This record gives sequence, C-alpha cells and structure tokens, in this order.
Amino acid sequence: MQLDERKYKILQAIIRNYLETGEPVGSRTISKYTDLNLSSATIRNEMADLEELGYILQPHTSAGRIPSDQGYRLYVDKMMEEKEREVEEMKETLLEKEDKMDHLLKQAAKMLAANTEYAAMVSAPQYHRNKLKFIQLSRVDINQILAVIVVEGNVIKNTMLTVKDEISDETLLKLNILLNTHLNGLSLEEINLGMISAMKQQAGIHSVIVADVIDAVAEAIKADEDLEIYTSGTKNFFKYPELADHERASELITTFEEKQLLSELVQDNLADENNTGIQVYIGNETPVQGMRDCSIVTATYELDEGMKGTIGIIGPKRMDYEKVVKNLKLLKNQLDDLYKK
Amino acid sequence: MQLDERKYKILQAIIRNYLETGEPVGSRTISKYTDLNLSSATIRNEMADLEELGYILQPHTSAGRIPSDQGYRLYVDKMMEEKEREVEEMKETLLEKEDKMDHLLKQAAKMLAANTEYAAMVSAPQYHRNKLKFIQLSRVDINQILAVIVVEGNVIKNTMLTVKDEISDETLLKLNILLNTHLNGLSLEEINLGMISAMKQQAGIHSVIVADVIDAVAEAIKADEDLEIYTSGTKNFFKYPELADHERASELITTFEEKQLLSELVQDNLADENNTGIQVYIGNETPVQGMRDCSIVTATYELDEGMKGTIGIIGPKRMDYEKVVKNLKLLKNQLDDLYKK
DNA sequence: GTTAGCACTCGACTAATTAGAGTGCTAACA
DNA sequence: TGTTAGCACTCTAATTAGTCGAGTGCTAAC
Repeated sequence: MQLDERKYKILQAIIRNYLETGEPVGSRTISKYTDLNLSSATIRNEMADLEELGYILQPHTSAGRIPSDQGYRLYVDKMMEEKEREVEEMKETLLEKEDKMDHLLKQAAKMLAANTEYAAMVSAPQYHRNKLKFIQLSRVDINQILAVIVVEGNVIKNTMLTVKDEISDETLLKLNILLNTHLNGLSLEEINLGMISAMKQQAGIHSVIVADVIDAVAEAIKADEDLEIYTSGTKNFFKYPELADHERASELITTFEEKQLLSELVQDNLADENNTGIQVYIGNETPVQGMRDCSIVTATYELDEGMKGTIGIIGPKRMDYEKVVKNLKLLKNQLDDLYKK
Repeated sequence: MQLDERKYKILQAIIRNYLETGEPVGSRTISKYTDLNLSSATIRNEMADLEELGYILQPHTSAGRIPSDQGYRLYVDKMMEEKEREVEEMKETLLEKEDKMDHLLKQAAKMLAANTEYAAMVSAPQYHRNKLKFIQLSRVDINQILAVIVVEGNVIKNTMLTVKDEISDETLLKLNILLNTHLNGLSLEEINLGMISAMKQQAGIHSVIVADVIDAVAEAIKADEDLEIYTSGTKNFFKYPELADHERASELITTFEEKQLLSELVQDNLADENNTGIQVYIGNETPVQGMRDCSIVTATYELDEGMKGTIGIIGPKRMDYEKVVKNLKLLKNQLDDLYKK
C-alpha cells in the first residue's frame, strides 16, 4: 500500500485537528474539515489504511485516531520543507542588547516560552578555541594578589591569591612578565610539566604563586565544561493534560530543574555537523530521558566564530510545530546577528 | 475560655497526627493517640472549644479537624522554644568546601531539598559595604582594554573596553594612576559629578575611557541589586496532594522559576534585625504571593562580616517543622563557619 | 466533669445506567 | 471500481443512585 496525495491530506487534517484539540479525531470531523468532499465512510476506509501504514493510532476501539510518532515525523518533515523560506524575511528585533550575556540568554528563554506557550531552554555558548590571551597579577591588599586571566573569546577569570610574605612591586612586575612570556597564546595541552617547572625555578621563592596561577589558568580554560543552561516556562507543561499528570509532570520538572540532564540535547545538537539549523525530536527520538512523551525542537546559534549554543522548545507531541519552528528561527537569527556588527 | 494544658496537648496531638497523614483528625483517633486517657466524647467537647478558639478547622460537618494557621503558629512557637538547645551539638560537615560560591550554594539548596523532601531556596549573600578597592586597566589586544574593578568584600567586575585609537603603555599607566588616586576607598555616593569631570579633564582625549570605567564602577557597586537565588526540589511539591493540583502547582512552580518573586522573602528576612536566626511564615503570613497555601521557614546566614544571605524551605502547612528547623540550623551553622577560618 | 449512646451529616466509593461518538462491515449506487 | 448510506456494535465519559463509614453534636446517666 502506498501513501498517495489524498492519504497525506487526510493525515495532515487529522494532525492539525489533533494539535488544536488534543482529542482523538473521528472520521466525520475530517469529512467536514477538509475540502476533499468525501463522506465519513470513505475517510474511515482511508484511516484504516493510514493506521495499517503506522501513521495513526487508535487509543481504543471506539475512539478517533491520534497521530503516531511516525505520523508526526512525516508531517514535520514535509512542513519544514514548505516553511523553509517563509521565515527569511521576518526579522524583528525583539531582543535588546543586554550587556550581560547571562541576562540576555535568560531573557531569550523567557521570550521563547512566552511566545510559544511551551517550555523553553537556552544553553550558553560553548567556547572551543581556548588559548591563553593575557595574564595579570595585581596587588589589591597588603597580602592579597588578584590574578586576572583572559582566554581567547574574552572569557575572563579572576582569582584572589593570598600570600604570606609581602611582595615588592618589582617582583610582581617580573612575575607578570614571566607568566605572559611563557604562557600567552598557548592552549591547555601546550602547557607541559617541563615548562611549569622551568617557570617555577625562575620564580624562585615565589614559585607558589606561579603554581596557583597555573591552576587558575587550567580552570579558566576548562571552565566551559560545566555548561550553563537557562530554562523558562516550566508551568506550560500544565497546559497540556497529557503531560500534566503527577508522575509525568514531576519527572519533567525535575529534568528541567536539573538542567544538566538537558545537556544531552545540547551535545547532540552541536555534534550534528551538517544540520540545517533546526532539529526535531518526536517522542522516543529524544536524547533526554524522561521526556519520551514530549517533542523537542532545537536550533543552534553561533554568536561569534566557534561560540555555539542551543535553543530549544519542549512541549507535547501535539505541539504547534510551525509556530515553534518560526520562533526558533527568529531567535536564532537574532542571536546570530547580535555580535556580528 | 482559656487554653489550658489539656487543650494544648490535644491540639498538639491533632497537629502531629495531621502532619503525618494529611487527613483530618477525628476525636476517636486522638482518644487513642494521646496518653490522656480520655474518651472520644470528651475529646469532642474539647475539640469544639479549640475550634471556637480558632486553633482548628472543620473542612466539612462530618470530617475530623485540621489545624488552622493560628494553630500551627502556636505549635511552632512552642516547638521552637523547646528545640532551641537541641541542635547546638550536632555539627557534621556535609558541605565540601567548593571553590566557587555559586556551586556551593546550588549544592546547599540541593542538599536541603533532598534532606527535607520539601522545596528549598538559597540566596547568594548580599554585600553591603561597597567601597571601591582597586581599579586596573590592561591592554589585552591591539584595541581592547580590560578594566578590572575590585570592590570591598572582593567582588570583582571585569569589563572589556574597545578603543578606536591605540593607546601607549605610558598613557595606560597614567590612566591607572589617575583612576586609583581619585576613586580608591570611595563609595558610590561619594563619587560625584565634579570629581568625574575633573578626571575627564585630566584624561584629555582619553576621557571616553574614564567615562566607561566609571560606568563599570557604578555597575560593580550596585551589582548586588540583582539578587541571585538558587532553588531545588521543585518536584517535592507533588508529594503533598494539597499543593499538587494543577492550579496551585502551576503557581508555585512559576514562583519558584521566577526566582525574583522569592526576593521578598530574602528582604523580609534580612530586614528583621533582631531575629533569632529562624523565621516561620505560615499560610497567609507569607510575604510571597502565590504561596498562601504553604509554610515557609527561613534562616539567615552570614559568610563574612556583612555578607548575609537567606536559606529557606517551602512546603505544605503540615510540614515537619522540627525536621526543617533542624536542617536549616545545621546548614546555617555550616555556612556561618565556612569562611571563619 | 466524664462518658456512653444515638441520631444525624456528609464525603468517598461503588455499581448501574445512559448518551454519544466513532468504528467496521455490508450492500447499494454511479 | 471507488464511493456512499446505513446499521449493529464497542467503548468511554458522565450521570445517577445507593451504600458505607467516619465523625459530629447532643442528651442523659454516671
């Protein structure tokens, strides 16, 4: 059996209707809903076929049909093709350029959630080029030294070091020069033990400081390992009865709170090299445990070269994919553009 | 009518039982539960009195009684007196000393939630002595200047400034000296317009940089205004049917997600000068909208002099106050001690 | 002051009934 | 051959009625 034009139209009608109502869709509804002018009986025959093909399901004998994961998948794939161009032109600037990155991203998550009425997540960009750019030691207090470490991509780390013995200005200057000449432009892998001991030797009695600074450097460079994820719109889960029962909701909320559980999503998304920008996970396709009853739509944005992050929407399988995709593309574009100037 | 010893014992028994079961408590249950050796009929009479006094409520005619807010209040007040000493000795070290404050506090929230099975919040400490300690400008890139600003209490703010024209090392040094001599040791209020324009004049063509730095200083000092709050254990709301219906849960979760809504709690807590450390809000006493059906227990910790924060537990009115208070005191002590050494 | 006893109330639960939406199948029609 | 009308059947959701039991208030006796 084949999926011809008419079958697809009926499937589309079923899905559309189900997205709106959340109720199983009957043959009579479709008979009126579409412009095919077919009787409910004919629709019934077609629906039986669609069920056999695996695109729709019957929750119980005398109920209407609901889309299966496979059905959603077909629908989404076709929709994506169609909508590809549509978003191009619409570029409003909703995001104000916040000075602080984390504010900006929190804001973005909030906006996504508000616009779509689903739950939203935004991951902070991960840096992948991590070379040391600059180190500076300054005396802040009688026995406190501030070490500022700047990594490529302008990630900044501050560490306060406490020293026992007072250090003269000249010594501090020397240490600064020592550190910068040895370490600037290097990545974590390039800083080896030999280099470290050489530096320590040159630092003499101040080798402790050198060791402390190097620790801080290591931490600054690998700082991106703990991935920041912002979420918003948790309460939207309650809008969809199929997600709102205690057990499911509890699981979803936990996953959303323990943001690290969402990192799979980010990894999965960033790993996919040749992705067109938007990724859709339906039901069991999800990489996140505990979201098997949901659909997840994600997009990758790129702030600066190599600084990629993920934005995503989590909602019921009957989510309004078109709206969601539109919103994600919009935000993606905005984020992409934000630091281009 | 007076609340005598026997009435209080009955009230206590009602509350204890209700805390456990979450079901209205009947007279017969109390008759067996207590060691008063009274028949259910007598208890009934006493219960009628307690209801008249406002300590207990009857959800409907033929149900048992549940404690009113006033009843909980009495119970908590008495309990607090009794337990005051008990916690003193128990000091385990559960918290590993994390190097990063935000990790530590997130961890703390998680621990609280896990131990109590209620929802937990932890606010980052707010600094109140905000004098400028140190400013440093350094060249990082050909046209990028890093401004590091250190405020008393070792709060550090970094800002990257982009300059059009190259700046020589001497100029940078001069600017550094200029800024430090003028601004060090001053609070936000003490930096006035006259001083700023004087500095700008001295800076000559580099007055733009001075302006930028001063903006950054202002921001660094008032940075504590956007209060960080960490939460955990949202899902625990579902453990208590009286909080778990859709409407209530949705509201609670929103409040918990929009952490700023919890700031009232922190403000309220920190404002109360002569508090003994633990504060209990029962039902309508809460300062947080949307938590009227909950009880909230908070404690104030003090990391370093003047660096105060709030920890708190949010749960149903029938929460296990004793356990909660114990846990909060424990964590409070740990946090208090943490930076004492 | 305490207790036993009794009539009464009211929610929770169960079972039975009903209404309605939807199906599959068959036979007739174009 | 594809389409449609019609009908018997199925299953759920909602309603109703009935029962159970926990708990109360009140009265009268101890």
